Amino acid sequence: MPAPNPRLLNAGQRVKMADVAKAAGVSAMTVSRALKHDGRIAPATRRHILAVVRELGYVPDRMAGSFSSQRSGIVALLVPSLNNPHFADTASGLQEALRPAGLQVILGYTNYRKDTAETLIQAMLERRPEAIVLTYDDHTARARQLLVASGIPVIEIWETPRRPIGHVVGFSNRQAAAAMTQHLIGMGRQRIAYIGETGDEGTRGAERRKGFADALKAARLDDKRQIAMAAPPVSMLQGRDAMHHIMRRWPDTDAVMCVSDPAAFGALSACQLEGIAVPGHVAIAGFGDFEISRCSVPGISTIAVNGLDIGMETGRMVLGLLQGDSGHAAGPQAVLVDALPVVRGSTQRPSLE
Amino acid sequence: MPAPNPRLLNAGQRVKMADVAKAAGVSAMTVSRALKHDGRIAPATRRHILAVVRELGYVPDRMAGSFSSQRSGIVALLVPSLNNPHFADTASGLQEALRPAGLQVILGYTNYRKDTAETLIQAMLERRPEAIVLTYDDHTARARQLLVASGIPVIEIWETPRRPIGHVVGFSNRQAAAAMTQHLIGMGRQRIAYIGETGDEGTRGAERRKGFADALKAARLDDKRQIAMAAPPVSMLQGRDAMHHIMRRWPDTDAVMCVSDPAAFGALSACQLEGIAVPGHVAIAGFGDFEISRCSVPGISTIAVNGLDIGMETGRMVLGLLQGDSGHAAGPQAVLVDALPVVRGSTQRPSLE
DNA sequence: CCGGTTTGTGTTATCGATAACATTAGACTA
DNA sequence: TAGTCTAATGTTATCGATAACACAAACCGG
Repeated sequence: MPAPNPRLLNAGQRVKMADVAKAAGVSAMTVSRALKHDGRIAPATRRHILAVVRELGYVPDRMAGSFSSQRSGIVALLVPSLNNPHFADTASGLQEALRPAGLQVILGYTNYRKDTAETLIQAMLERRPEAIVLTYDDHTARARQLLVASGIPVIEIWETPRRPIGHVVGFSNRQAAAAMTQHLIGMGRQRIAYIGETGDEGTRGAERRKGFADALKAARLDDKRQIAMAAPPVSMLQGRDAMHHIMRRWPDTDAVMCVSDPAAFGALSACQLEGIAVPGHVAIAGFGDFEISRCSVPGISTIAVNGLDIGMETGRMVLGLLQGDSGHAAGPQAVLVDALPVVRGSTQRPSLE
Repeated sequence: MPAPNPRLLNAGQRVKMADVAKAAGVSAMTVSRALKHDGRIAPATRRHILAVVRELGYVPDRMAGSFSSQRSGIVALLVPSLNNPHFADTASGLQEALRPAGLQVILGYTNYRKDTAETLIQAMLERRPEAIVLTYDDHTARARQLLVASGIPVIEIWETPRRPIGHVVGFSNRQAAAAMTQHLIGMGRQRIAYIGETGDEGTRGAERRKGFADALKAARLDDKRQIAMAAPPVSMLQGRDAMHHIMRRWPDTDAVMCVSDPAAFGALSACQLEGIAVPGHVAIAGFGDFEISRCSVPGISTIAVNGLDIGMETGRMVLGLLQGDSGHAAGPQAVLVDALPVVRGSTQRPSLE
């Protein structure tokens, strides 16, 4: 004798597709077809079914649907932190681009930690996303291996890695930072310091730091004025502390390049507190074009990166990958986005007064 | 004759639990038990199975698992925007609190729009979350109805609504804004303006505006100097514009209360550009205690709200609700968190110079 | 040494939707 | 008019894990 069905206890609680089907006098499959726009179905039937759906308050169970179709309909996005308008923008852009295709973004934040990232990647993979998007950073060997073994399309963003895991949407943090440093040099600055992050191996921060050094070396200037202030993200107040530090240690510094805009704003506020003229005495440059840099007095020169754009480009790439799914794996793709200097008041040539 | 099984084509692609079971010489059920910490299983068996899991690179399919157990293991969180460190903090806190229980947060952002919220709520409910957390805002009737009908615990945060849908973790935006306005009055300010949001019916912003008006009325002061600057969130630059506006329209204004800190910083920068002394001529107050308010010169007085705390409290509440699930619905719960004025330089009594 | 408990593992049916194929009823071609 | 095609809908088996129960072996006190 078969075991009794224990789950029949729960049955009848929630409206399910079969209930809708019965109420509408059709089969479950027809209801399923009515709820998606594809599939051939008579318009009248569809209208009727949708009316019944509304009437019964039916909410489809995507857990079951995804399981059955073996398509989760989700795209995983890992960012270091949400507390950063750029990654928030990227998430919005991605979501925006994927919404029309009915794909949902699920988000994880690594807090800039490799081990957290690994755990998250596993957790994400368990949900069988259609694609997984990672903000470029160093990954553990196991994380890499999990990603590769999964067979799920991987897109790294916010950098163009030398050894990419899969596809790429990004720019060169190193080149961008070098360009900004060159701008400082071009404005006559010679003794340029850098405010960066601790433990930045394999991160975007390290690339920016290298770009800074590249530019100074090319101009035969001293690139040793570097402060690794704190683990990313460097806060405004940490940027302020770093600036105090710099002016004590290298009082003749005439420019500061910062790993990110909040740090730069902190440096600016340190100058305001100490009565150091910006840009008269010291120039300050940031990275990322946060709103604060547009709104501070003086405005802060920075590298403009359009996070929304990166998200949208990534979304387009995901859609392309899922569509062109059919057989021919066209090899890894790469999309470059702009990351160019925006010059504002904080790096003007010192006035002659 | 039964139809042939078309899906056998895919079989054998990915390692599944049955493969692990066979390789380990046990049943699938035993593998399942080994992978969760509960369930009785011999330590030796467990070790062996975990070794096989690692060896085969097995990644469990949570889509299938959730479907089978009828527990999604996810908690939905809806916030207006991620581009706000407070909501980012709340998300982090919630995630942190839920992680030990193996619950994952899925995040949606409404962009401060009711219709987007409704769509999102439906999308979330389709995934059958264990609980759904909403940042307080006005909802469409249908959204409310969906939530109630779902039978899923609902928690509203960042406010203490008059007509809550379910549980609550928050504070009174109205009282907090009133307290800050009283502080301004207490410092001798009399002609106080407000920079707020457009279309703010039923939002936190409206509550703050009302609190502002409450305090002025109680002090028999004019509460008509209000600017609805833009749809939320009001940006720094919009705050700056609003301040220019105010000083043109009501030149004798001696204090400005802002719906949020970025707007307040914008107002501060407008004053710096126009050469208006802060706090000498005008006092400026914000809401939210963003980092910018700590780091600007002068610092901006604001209402301190701990977003991380709200997230963690919410997480604790979710866990309690899911645990105490067993039968006795203890009725809606409410947790109040602090939202108190922090006084900084921007609202000091005007110096006598 | 025996009934009863505990511990560890296996069996079976199932969660709810959907892919693939089957079927039916008209429409249309030759 | 017969045969073919197409549109609309129904049938069936299944996705992969797990709940509930079944059952065997080990343990235990008297």
